[in-house]
Amino acid sequence: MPRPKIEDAQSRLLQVGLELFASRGTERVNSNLIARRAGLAIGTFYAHFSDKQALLREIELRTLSGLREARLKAIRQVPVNRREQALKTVEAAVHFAERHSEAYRVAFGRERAGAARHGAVVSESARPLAEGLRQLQIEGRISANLNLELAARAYLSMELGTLLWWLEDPSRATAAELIETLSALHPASITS
Amino acid sequence: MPRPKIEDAQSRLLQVGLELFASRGTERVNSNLIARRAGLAIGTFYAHFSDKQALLREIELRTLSGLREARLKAIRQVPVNRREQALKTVEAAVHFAERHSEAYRVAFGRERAGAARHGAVVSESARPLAEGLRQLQIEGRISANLNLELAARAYLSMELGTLLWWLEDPSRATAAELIETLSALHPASITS
Amino acid sequence: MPRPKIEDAQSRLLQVGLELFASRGTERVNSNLIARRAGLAIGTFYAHFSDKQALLREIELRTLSGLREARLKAIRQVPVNRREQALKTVEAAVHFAERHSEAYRVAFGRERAGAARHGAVVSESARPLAEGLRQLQIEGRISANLNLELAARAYLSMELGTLLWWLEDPSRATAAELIETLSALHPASITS
Amino acid sequence: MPRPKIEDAQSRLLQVGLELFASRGTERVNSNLIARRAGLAIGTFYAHFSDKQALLREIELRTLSGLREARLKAIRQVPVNRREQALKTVEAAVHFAERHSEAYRVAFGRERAGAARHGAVVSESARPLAEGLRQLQIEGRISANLNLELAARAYLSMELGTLLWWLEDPSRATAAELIETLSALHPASITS
DNA sequence: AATGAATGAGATTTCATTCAT
DNA sequence: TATGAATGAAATCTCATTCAT
Repeated sequence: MPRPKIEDAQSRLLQVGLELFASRGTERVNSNLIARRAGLAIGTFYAHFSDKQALLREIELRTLSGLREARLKAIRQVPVNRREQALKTVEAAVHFAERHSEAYRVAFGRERAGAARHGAVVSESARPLAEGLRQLQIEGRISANLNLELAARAYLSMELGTLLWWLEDPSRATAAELIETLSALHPASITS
Repeated sequence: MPRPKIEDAQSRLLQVGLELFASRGTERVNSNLIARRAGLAIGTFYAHFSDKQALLREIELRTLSGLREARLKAIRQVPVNRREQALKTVEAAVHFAERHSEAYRVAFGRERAGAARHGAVVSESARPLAEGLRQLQIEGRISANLNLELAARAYLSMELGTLLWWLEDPSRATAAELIETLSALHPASITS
Repeated sequence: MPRPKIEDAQSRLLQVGLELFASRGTERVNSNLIARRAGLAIGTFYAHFSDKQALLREIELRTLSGLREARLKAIRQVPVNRREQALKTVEAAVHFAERHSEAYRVAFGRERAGAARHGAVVSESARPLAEGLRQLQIEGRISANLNLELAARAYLSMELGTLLWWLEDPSRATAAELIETLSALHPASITS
Repeated sequence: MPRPKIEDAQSRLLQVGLELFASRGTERVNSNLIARRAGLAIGTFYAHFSDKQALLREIELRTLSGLREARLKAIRQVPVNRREQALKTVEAAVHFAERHSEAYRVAFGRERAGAARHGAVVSESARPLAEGLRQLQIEGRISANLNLELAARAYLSMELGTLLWWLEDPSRATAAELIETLSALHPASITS
């Protein structure tokens, strides 16, 4: 009976949980299964996470912060132009979803819709995006009529929904096609 | 031993199921509760629906067909212009969601995300929308570069996600604002 | 909505019940199914039989009386010789089981073991068989040591068990082989 | 929240299951009752047995192997004579049934008739018995006409049925009477 | 920290039976 | 008699969580 180190146990549970949630959906996975697959006893699961939701929340948190970082990094790489920056975040999001397919689907997709979805991914990114759009509006580079708060949320909803649909079967489109389409529909592109 | 109510047991179950699913979420409702609230015995539930999912499916089906009808009706009212038609369906969808708030959230929102969402609402409407866009593209009224299949799906994802977010708290925006924003971001508006 | 005559409904239920019990076993059949298969409403079932057990009991009763008649007829055909008579009943039982395979299995076999089995088939026939054997014993034609009551019951148990086993798969033996074997082991043959 | 009893949960369940099945019959016992009577929670039942049938199967398996052992032991004690051996197994079976009355009735009797009955007890013992009989036939000590396979099965059916009848009310006969009668009707005794 | 047998609330589902029409 | 929607007791089974070791 090997006794894995703390770090070990925790990250194993996170990893196995991610895989199982991704392949079976949140509903069809129970804590006993996660523990067993991680080579740990169920008691160990509860020594690390207060309950099943906590594990899920942790996955969500990590994924969310990963996505946030990816967006920020993208913005930092094109500091001069607001529109360019906005479109770079589209690229970043698509690549992030592609690289962290399981985590993206588990954290933002499937059963965790509605509240969770907008509450986390959309809400978090909506404000900075809206601010960026305001600058473009001030600069007269996008339509003056656009309700920026709504437009930002609507765009993020689209990005999220489209990426989840894509990840269900990545052969549905190429990353490049997605970037192109999402960019074309991005509020930062609405010049008329 | 109370006997049949005037109303049809099936429609009572459908109605009560809709209310409960809307207020508590699919997970927090069970067949016993639905039956009891409908003033019926649990056995009656199973005499009409093979299980909870079947009732949910029926709600989804009815809502979906309601939405479809609403869109078709909107299109028929403006037969001359493809762009006008497309934008009329936006209006129709917003009004439908507003009028059938519970059904919309139960059938398309919350836990029934990912698969169900795109599988039903988006997938069903994507093809006709894409065809409409193709006409506009042929007429040179929208960008020739747009991947119409993807754009159609992306837009519908946006509409769905935004409406669900709105219905969570209708004070977040007015129907008019939503229509305006969704229309502005609609692929049929992408002229550049 | 045709209204079958009483006789009709009753015999249909009996017939369908027999078929269903035989093919699925008593446990796997419910009264609703029997009624539906008989083309009748469940209420009609209860208009004719007080409950499911009553239907089963009726099948058992009829089968039992059929078997009794077959045995008596066999005995009447060879009035002179007790041993011959006894062996004729073996023949009669095998032929009866063969001809009324379903009824035999439903009434005496499967789940209706122990009590029912000995309570009905064996018990009923044990006494007359024992009396016949007593005559043979008096005539000195079978062993004087044999406990006739027990021997009669034991033989009937054997006949019953063996016929049920045979009917599960009639290719296991021919009727002639069974008659030969059961006759050889019949107490009336124990001369030593 | 009472915790583990000294005794193994599994063996408690087996023991209590045996008692309840014997006194009420398989049908009239459910997993909840078994668990409660064993002083365990229902979850514990399902942690040890996949369902009620699994527990029943385990009882059957153990009883069957007990009976097998008893027969083999009996045979080993009289190595010289095939007929003696055969009759010793009769004795062994009667004593086994007497000593393990509950298990014998649960595993082989009552509702578990037909299939189970022949499938397990009879089928298993039929082959070795038939082989023993063949030796006797070769040695000319029993009738050359006997179909040994059938005779073996028929005898075992008789033994089984008679013992089950006896165990329903042990005052019906003494063990000695049963041994005597079953021996007299045993194929190994058919010399004519 | 780790273990894992045990817990038990609760959800699902079946089906014999009733009774108003 | 016949109907069949409705009943609801009862059985099965799951799984998040606890806790003594």
